[in-house]
Amino acid sequence: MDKTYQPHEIESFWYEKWEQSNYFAPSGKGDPYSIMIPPPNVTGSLHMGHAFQDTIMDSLIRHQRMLGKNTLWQSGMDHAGIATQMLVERKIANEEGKSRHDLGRDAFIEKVWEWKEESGGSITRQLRRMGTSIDWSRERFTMDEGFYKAVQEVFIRLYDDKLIYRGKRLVNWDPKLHTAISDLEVENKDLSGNLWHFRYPLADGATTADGKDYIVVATTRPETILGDSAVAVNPKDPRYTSLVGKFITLPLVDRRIPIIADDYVEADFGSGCVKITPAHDFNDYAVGKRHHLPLINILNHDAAILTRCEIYNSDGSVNGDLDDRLPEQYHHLDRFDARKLIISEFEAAGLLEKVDDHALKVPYGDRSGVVIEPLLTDQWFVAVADLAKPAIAAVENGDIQFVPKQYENMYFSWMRDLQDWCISRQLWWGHRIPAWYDDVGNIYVARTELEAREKYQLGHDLPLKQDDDVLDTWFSSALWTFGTLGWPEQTEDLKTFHPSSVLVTGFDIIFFWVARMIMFTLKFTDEVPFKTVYVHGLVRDQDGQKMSKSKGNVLDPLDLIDGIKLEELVDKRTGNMMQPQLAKKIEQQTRKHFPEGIDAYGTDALRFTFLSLASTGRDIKFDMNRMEGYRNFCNKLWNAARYVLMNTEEHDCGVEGGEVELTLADRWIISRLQETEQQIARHFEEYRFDLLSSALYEFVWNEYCDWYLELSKPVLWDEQAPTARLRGTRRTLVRVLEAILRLAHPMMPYITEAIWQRVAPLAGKQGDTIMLQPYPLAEEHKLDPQATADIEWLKAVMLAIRNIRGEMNIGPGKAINILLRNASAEDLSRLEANRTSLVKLAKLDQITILAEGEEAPMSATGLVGSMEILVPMAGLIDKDAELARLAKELDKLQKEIARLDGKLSNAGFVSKAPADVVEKERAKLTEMREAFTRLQDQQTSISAI
RNA sequence: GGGCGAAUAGCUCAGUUGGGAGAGCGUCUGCCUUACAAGCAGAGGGUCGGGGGUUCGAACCCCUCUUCGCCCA
Repeated sequence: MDKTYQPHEIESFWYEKWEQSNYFAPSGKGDPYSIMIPPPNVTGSLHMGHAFQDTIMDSLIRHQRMLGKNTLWQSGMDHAGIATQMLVERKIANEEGKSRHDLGRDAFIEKVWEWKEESGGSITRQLRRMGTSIDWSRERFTMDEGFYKAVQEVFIRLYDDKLIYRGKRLVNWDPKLHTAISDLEVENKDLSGNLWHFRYPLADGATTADGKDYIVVATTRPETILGDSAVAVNPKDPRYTSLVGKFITLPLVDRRIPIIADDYVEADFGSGCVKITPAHDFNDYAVGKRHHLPLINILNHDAAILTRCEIYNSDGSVNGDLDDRLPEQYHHLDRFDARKLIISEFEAAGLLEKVDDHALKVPYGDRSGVVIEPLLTDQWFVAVADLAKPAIAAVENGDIQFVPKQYENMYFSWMRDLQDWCISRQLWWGHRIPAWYDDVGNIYVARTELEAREKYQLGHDLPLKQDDDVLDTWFSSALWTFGTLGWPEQTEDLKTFHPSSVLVTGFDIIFFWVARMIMFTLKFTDEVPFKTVYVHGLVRDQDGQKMSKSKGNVLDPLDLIDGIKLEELVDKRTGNMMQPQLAKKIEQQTRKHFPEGIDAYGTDALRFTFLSLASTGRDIKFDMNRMEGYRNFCNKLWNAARYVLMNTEEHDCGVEGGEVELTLADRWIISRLQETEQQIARHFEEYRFDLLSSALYEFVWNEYCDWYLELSKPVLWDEQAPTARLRGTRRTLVRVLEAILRLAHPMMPYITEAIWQRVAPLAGKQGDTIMLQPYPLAEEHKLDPQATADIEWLKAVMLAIRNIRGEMNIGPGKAINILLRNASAEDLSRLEANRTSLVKLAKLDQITILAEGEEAPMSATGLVGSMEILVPMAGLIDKDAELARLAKELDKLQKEIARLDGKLSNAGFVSKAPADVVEKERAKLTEMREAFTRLQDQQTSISAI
């Protein structure tokens, strides 16, 4: 074995071997356990969030596989409608100078598929590098033929059940991409803007209480004035009660609009009068509904002003009564230009009262980067009210459990206030809506045009045209757990692996994905999609910032695994940017944070780091220093294995039987192993990967390496040691190491496999791979509290001696003598049990036991319980140094004594606290006082020299 | 404005029914001791955001304030 851990050499070799051997496939034996991957975007690449999530899933799957379950981890990708379409559009614009319209729908889609073939592989390659034990033979894609069947089936059944309908509604419209987008794709940005106060002239000679012939309306969006259909005031606002029911003459369009009263209006916002534009604002839309106001749409799909507005009654019918003309100077004017013109026209007319600065939130399309426009369009919707009820119940009754539990509240609060879900998108890339229209707009929903004609008994000559729109990507994602298992066919896989065992996901998509999966899956399979939802935090950079390309703080997990030079990293972060002006800043930041580039840490270290960060919090700050620590941990494990192999290969490790003697240290480490196994089992159950990884780290480094390996040395180096003891120690060394490897395998698959191959035969284990070995489970009869207590005593003695050595600058190579004073019978028996180890590890020359009253030379003193460990000072220790050390110890003790004393002299504590707590405190106080006295005596006698 | 979450060592974070404040990294000191300098040994470092309350006892429970983050309006 190499002297240092070299991750590269083992990683590629073992992944290929596992995959070729088909170890990732379900075993077909045992209880089923399945995880469906949250499908990444097909044209994207694996970012830190994915890598984090995938590490957790892989650890769970490997753990369950080793527990003997019939495990399925199914992977796949999402077609990601908008993102993918945009990407390919940009690509063909750059490469061929063409738009998608130049190509036409079919040719464009052909291009998307080509790109999918090319880029889809990059994510799977990255996943493989992460060591994920995914059954690749079952990889799915949301645009696959089979999956589309499920999507169609769901759409048609929902339509036939009247749970899907088509209608004109206000949606988030992206004027650049020309499609409706979901709330998830809208990013609200805080901006400083203006609040314009306009005068709206009162009609019919009405006046305000203070005699004005106008009222003042404040708005952040003057351009929508052209679409106003009312002015609203709060019903309790005394300034305006007399005006409710009166009318305004809207300037520019001369529209007569009513003044209405609605609780929605906050009296102390602006003037207390709010313009109501139901076709261009979500709140106004709701107000309009309540007051049966007409919807006046003034914008086209580019968000420019129409020549004639489109007016609908609140029931959706076309309104023919109102004047639909718009002033000519606004025709085809972009919304922001229209805003300027409106302001100047109002100002010219003396109707601009004032302009205030105003902080507002502006919705931006996260893909297009343009301001999103609420727009009235024809869209398809899912009526979610009936679907939501069972979905809420499933979480309430515990069929689905969220971990951590607090996320259930988030889920409930959203589910109890659900809006109908807009599922149509004006895109080409996606699942085309299986609906056809005749010339008069009747809708026919079926799998194919032919089926539509049969289903609705239409004549062969009736011209039908399929809906151009596609479905929201989340619509298909909602079927992910069962659609990928062959539904609507009742396949064996569906029966075996559905419901899936756990969903691992970030809290940011609970609404958009998790909730919708629950609703659809219950509706179509009468099963929950998963029994547990493990919700993890989001990976952020070292400053807690979200990682994003535009911030330039993204990290590619593969760069942490393989390492990257500074210049390459800078190029990677600043290349192909949407906003090239940020490149300079990003370059500076990158050079500051990674002056040396990034070292290669290997997959196992990266995985272990992710797991150690997986606590219950919402933010996960990724810290390179921490990863370095865990890379060192890998190295530690590697070198521990080297030590074990050096001392066991070619030796009798008890595989062939023979008499075995277990030392105290052997019994202790075996006992501690059982405790560690118990802890790890519990942490797995509770999804506390942070506690799990630290329990493992602590056991391997601080107990197995720091103590057990050291304690094995005096045995192995003792030429007089009996064969049975040597055999016992070697057997324990390899057996515990072998168990550690299996324990750690789900978290660190590569290093454990590489080492296991050499260690397993020495521990009498057979098998081609560690990943199919049984997971270590604690055996209670191996717990040994006595051995644990004895070793703790040894550690305490060692610590006392090392402390004296350290503080007195006695080098580790210098052998010293110690004397023991006031040793109890138990101390003495422990001394005998540990004598060889103690002499060797503490580098002792002689151990002298002082009889009661026996004179001791001047010494530095350490205490273990009531036993004093004396290190003679002659020639070694400076008097003042020892006095200073004693003073420090005495000071510590004094503080603790004062605290305990105070507590115990409190009558309330003694009478009300549980007896065992009081007793414990008393014993502690006694011990402290005794220790204090002993050290004080030492202090006195040393000062007297 | 409403809701949720966070605030613990210089940094990143644990802290399980309320009962002696912890880890990793960083810092300081001494060591190339025959697995490991990606290491070993030792040490220092905290008014648990502020205030109030409940309790014999609060990092933990309650109230309140401050700061930060997220979601919603």
